[in-house]
Amino acid sequence: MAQQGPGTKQLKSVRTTFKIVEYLKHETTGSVSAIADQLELPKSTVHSHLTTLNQLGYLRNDDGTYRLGYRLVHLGRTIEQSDELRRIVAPTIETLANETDEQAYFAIEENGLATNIVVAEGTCSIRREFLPGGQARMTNTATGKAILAHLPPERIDEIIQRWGMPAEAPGTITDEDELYAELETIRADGIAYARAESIKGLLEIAMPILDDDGQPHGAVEVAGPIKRLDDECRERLVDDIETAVNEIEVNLSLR
Amino acid sequence: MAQQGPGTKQLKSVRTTFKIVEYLKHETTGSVSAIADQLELPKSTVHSHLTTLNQLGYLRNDDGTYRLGYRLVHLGRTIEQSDELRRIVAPTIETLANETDEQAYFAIEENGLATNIVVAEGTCSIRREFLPGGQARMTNTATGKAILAHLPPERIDEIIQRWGMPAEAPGTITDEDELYAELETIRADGIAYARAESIKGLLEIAMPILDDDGQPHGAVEVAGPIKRLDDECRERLVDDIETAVNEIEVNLSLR
DNA sequence: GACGGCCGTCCGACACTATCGGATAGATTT
DNA sequence: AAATCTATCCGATAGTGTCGGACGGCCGTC
Repeated sequence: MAQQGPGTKQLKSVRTTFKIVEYLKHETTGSVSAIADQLELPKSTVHSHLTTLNQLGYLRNDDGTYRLGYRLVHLGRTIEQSDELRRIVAPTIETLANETDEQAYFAIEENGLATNIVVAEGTCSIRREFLPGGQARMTNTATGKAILAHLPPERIDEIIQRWGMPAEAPGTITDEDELYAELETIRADGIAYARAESIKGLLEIAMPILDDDGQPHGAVEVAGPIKRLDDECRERLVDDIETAVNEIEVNLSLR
Repeated sequence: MAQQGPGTKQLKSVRTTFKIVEYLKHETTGSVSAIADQLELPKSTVHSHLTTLNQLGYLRNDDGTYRLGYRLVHLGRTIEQSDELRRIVAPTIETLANETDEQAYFAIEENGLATNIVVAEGTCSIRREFLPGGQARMTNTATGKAILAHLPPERIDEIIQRWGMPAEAPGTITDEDELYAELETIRADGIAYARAESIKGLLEIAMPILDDDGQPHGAVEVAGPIKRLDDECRERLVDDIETAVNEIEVNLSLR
């Protein structure tokens, strides 16, 4: 069952290749020297990795300046398109965003992180900071906590141990016992809130999607500025979320 | 300048890792044994690559069955979003698709391949087979030929040598001299056609976007069934494309 | 209920190969 | 014109990826 046994150190060269890829992801562009400097790797090592990635077609090399190419875009889009759950859920999330005029998300647990597989937003929310595939800790997001609450206890513990609970915003829960108490509440209420726990000023409201055995498929979320989501309109939001959850449950059982 | 000197064989382990990734891209899902069989690699080798990729968070492992995860989706989306050219061009291509009610594309040359960086379609075209990042040969697509025609001669030759000109559809040009003649025509007319050259029954019409030095940034294309794009409406299509090209040229010089 | 096949995982030895420092050539700047 | 930056290439070493085999769990069959 548990397979992260003794051999944790594996394939160092693959690891450094992806360190370079992640560097280019964040910096958009980079030269051999710049990457070698930042990653504290020998220039020649970086060079051989870059030329290999270039030969494989994943990079563009404009005169010494490398950037990630569209081959990786196609890879990501293909993954996205072949995900059946996403296809089923997406329309509902989009109407939810339009109904509420706020950002709406559908997230799943992947590698112990809350991972947005659908992101949508209404007309009045301007920012589109979050991309599909964006990941955050399970412990400080509403979707994460909604899913976490319905996972087997040993899994919950494993995830917490792996990713920790550092403070990221004013409201972040950093105490383990406090989190467990909140998860209990979430199980009882069937709804999860996150008040400025990952991002200052952001209120998130989420409900899980469970299968027949009570295992979570994912969670539906609506998020917006705390100021805008005041108490009286919050009831309406919860209602809209419940409608979306219901719709998704039906569509999942129809497949 | 040319840097694919003697050391062409590099970083074999990185290469096999991406062979596995590409396998999962096309097959969606796979087990250790299945991948090892198909790729003719030892099981233990595949296993170590998969566990490494899993540790890095790029994979999902559902009880022995691996699939690519949303971390790669996020990578692709980030690349897409950080591409300034795409951001500038996208709105124009979308209105072009709506105006013409056909599929519209913007493609660039990347690693010697015509690479779609924007894909859009009108209301009446149903299929959305093509994803952003999709790549095709420069020699049998309208965008590819439109770009190719304005590249330096030595580059043209290099690309042809690298990717060849195999027959892929009834109309594919497989003769090198014939291609060079057509590129001459394209340079003279400023417009490129592809009649069932990559896909049977598909007509593509494309025009290049050139910078002040005459170097191609990319190309705008409209494509649809040959039957529907008959001669009388073709003039209207060309007109719409010219409008789009003009708009893009203005937006590029404004940046 | 026991057996046989198949699977994923793990181990260990060897050959290979990724790594790393240094050297070279070109470009750009002072 | 010299100096400093760059990317690229080379060669030797040690580390490491590869590969065959073995273990144990799972499932279907006999």
